[in-house]
Amino acid sequence: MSPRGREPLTRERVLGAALELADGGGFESLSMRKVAAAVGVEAMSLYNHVANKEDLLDGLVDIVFGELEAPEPGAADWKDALRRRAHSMRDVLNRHRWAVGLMESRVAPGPENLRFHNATMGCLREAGFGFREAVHASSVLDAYIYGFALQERSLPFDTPEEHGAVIEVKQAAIPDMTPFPYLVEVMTEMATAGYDYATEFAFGLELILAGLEP
Amino acid sequence: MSPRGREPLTRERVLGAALELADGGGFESLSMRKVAAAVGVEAMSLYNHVANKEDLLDGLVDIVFGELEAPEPGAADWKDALRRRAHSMRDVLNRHRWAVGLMESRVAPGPENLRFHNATMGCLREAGFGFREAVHASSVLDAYIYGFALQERSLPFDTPEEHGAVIEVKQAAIPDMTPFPYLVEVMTEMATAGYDYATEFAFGLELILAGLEP
DNA sequence: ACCTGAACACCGTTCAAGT
DNA sequence: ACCTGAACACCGTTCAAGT
Repeated sequence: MSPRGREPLTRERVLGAALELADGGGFESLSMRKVAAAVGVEAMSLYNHVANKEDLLDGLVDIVFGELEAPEPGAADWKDALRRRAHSMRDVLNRHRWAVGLMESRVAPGPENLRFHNATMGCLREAGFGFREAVHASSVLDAYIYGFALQERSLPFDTPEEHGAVIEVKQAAIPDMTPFPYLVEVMTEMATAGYDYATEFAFGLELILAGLEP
Repeated sequence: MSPRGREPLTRERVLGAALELADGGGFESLSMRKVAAAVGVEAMSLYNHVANKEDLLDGLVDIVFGELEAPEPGAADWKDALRRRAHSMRDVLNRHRWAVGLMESRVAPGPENLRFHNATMGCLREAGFGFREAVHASSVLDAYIYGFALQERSLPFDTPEEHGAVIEVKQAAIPDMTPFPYLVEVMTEMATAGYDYATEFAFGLELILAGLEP
């Protein structure tokens, strides 16, 4: 029995604690020692359930893939299915900002990763896209979605008002903006009207979806 | 005089050594101690020329922004200017793969960063885009470019042949692919025909450019 | 003014030792 | 079978001390 009669440590409990740490304190606060402390154990005990930190990250990333809404097989409206998929990805990547740079770079894709990408390719192929066309379509969609999430990630607040305040601080830190008139325009406009990420995301997504056809 | 009659240490020399380290050994090999060793000094000496590691990264990122080809003021063909800008960004981000996750998230934008974004907004505004339209356009373009670079970054090789070989290894590592028929199609096709990132990038870029109009 | 040694509070990971 | 203490080779950064 574990110390203090705790339930036994499992890979799932380790991943769960790690996910909570990453979502809460950010990726840099995700250390083996802190994960261990969160499950009430010494750091070295984690290696009984996880090969190393890379393996832990693989597990975390696949949990995130599991939260994504994959297109249903045989969806009636493929464009709507891809639209819902894209919005789901933005939502999930905003919940797990630390994951943005990791999702695409896993060398060992997990089962949820495979499921998700298989469903995406299936949606496109069934909609009548040729093989190369389907690759093109999913490539441009995912590049846009991940890239948008990357830009959105850096902003540590949610409402347009908060955003405006930060822009003002940023602007004040720059000595002389006169050589950059178009940036002045952007910053003053952002500071007053704010910046709506949801609208912005939808604009680019619809532009891309409009350009895709089997 | 510095030890062994070396030229004096400057911020530029520190940034130059750091850039070389990051480009060579990858971002994780970029430590204050290794940068210091590269310029023949102890780690603590760097703090005379750089506030901290964050400041060093700010400096590196702005060097990368300086390598980007910004649209010329008064460009005759705005679409071609943005096309050249996009390809330049892909080239530079491939030379400095470590920079992909950092470019968009700098809290303190450097002068080259300002120059580049001002030129981009200027190109769009002069082409007749309204303010919000210009923001939409640069947002979708940059999200796509950064996202594409993010996906391209993970592949540590350049030719389609090498890529095919890695796909085969990846495929062999997965136990049972029968639940994922569309992925099997992707992987066999990739393993035989390879994957041309330049063509793929151009497809998405042209799709987006075609959808943009003032 | 710039460089350094020693120190602090951290990392991931290994390994022999415990139960 | 699982957990641990001690250890190793690293981090970024501070600070008092050197020149």
